[in-house]
Amino acid sequence: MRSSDIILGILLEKPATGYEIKEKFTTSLSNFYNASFGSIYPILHKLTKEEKVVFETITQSGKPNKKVYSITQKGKIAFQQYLRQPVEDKKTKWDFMAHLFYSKYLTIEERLELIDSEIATQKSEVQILTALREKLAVQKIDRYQFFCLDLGIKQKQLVVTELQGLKDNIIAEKQ
Amino acid sequence: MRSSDIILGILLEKPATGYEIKEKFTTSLSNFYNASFGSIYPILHKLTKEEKVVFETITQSGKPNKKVYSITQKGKIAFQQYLRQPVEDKKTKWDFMAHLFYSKYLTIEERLELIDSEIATQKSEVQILTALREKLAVQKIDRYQFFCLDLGIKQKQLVVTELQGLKDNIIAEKQ
DNA sequence: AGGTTCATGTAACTCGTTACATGATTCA
DNA sequence: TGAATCATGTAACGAGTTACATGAACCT
Repeated sequence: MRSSDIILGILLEKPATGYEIKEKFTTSLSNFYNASFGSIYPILHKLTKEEKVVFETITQSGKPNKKVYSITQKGKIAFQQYLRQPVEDKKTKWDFMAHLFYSKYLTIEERLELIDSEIATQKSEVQILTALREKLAVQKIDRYQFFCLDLGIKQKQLVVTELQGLKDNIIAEKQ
Repeated sequence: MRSSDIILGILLEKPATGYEIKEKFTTSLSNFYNASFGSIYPILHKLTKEEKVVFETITQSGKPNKKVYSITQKGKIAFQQYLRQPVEDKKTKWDFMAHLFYSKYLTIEERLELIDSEIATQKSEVQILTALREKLAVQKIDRYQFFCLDLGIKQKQLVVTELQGLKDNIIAEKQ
């Protein structure tokens, strides 16, 4: 899986601008993929050259012009090929966990601050995803996408619960 | 967080060879980080040049010689610095989720096969981590590392449960 | 006979991030 | 006044992967 595969998937659903694609990465897809503008725009150029997408320039007043990209037949075939490829291993870089794993080298205060801050982060992400869920539930979003969103929320809630338990234990012991 | 930070963390616990470090990445740390031999060995060379680690060559008969790396004072300071740095965002590349997210473009059979295969993968990982948990519980592994391991297991179990639910729904609807 | 474990290493490559540039509008 | 939103783009850089090389012992 490369970013280009995921971008083709996004465009298969609906034409979009680079900016809108980035938004997807930070919301509905955030649970399993992410990409920055610095990779999105060059990929869009590359996909255009490969004739997997085409774009239409929309002139806007007050805002910068935008390019709305659509997937072509060639792009659809490429995406189908991706979907049939063997599933790659999950790759995670979770800095918080690394910190927590070695948190015996921190003071209690630092450790509690670390945990609290992560609880806040996860809670806020749960809120954002839950709001998105409500919004998408109204529209008829397809079931598998809904499942992915839901699983993301549940995973984050699990982390919150577990971290809160850990925190309580640490505080209880402290006294 | 770079691989070099995590490697210093590993060596802070106990001297190890590159091969043993890789093993950690595929077991106890697999929940939050991973690295290949192609990055581990060059990093070990770089850390040696920076005097953050030193190594001792162990001559072995029957097996290739090995280099046992230990962390130095300089390395310890570098790791403490890492630990105090602000926590970076979690980054995930989860190919299975991408496949599932767009699985409406698959046939039911392909979809069920996709889900089944992921259930099997996750279950096998739960087993490996559970076995590791038992093993480490006997030794006195520290509490935060234990928490991280446990959370990893719980997260995987959640995925298994949810996927099994999804699968059952799909099968029920099919008939 | 062939796969797995132990064990280290390098080179080519791909991918993606960070940081920058540009610039108008809207909101607080 | 300054931050956020909308909107696209590039260049330098860094990190890490894949694929290869080497090679003995042990297990099935």
